[in-house]
Amino acid sequence: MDFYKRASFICINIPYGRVASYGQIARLCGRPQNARQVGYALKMGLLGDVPAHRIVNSNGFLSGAKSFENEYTQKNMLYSEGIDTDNSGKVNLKLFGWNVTTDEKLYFIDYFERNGI
DNA sequence: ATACTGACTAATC
DNA sequence: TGATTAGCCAGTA
Repeated sequence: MDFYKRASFICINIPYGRVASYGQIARLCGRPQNARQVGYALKMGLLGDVPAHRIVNSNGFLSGAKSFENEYTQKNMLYSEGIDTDNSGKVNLKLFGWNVTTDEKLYFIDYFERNGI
């Protein structure tokens, strides 16, 4: 399986106004242990053109790494699509977390199978 | 081959 | 609750 191609496809499908966690993406790729690799791939730009600002950690905290222009870039991008962050710079996952339906999961798996990735 | 490193996480205290 | 910790694994040197 090509983990990064899978991750890329998942990221592209994160809906506008929603956030996903690294672990969540790894799980959807069929590799629940690879959360760190999702972060690595984003940092290195291995996923191509994906909405990286919609990816946060399992607590809802934004990336602390300086892959964005400045420390407010990601926060501003999220705010511009209606995603608020609290005073500690954390996203409320209950409100803005991406809730993936069973059908979507099946669709992703099928997509991977059909495209051999 | 060995030893870190890190956009991580779940468990534990 | 919040903080620490052990486990994780592809990359890199």
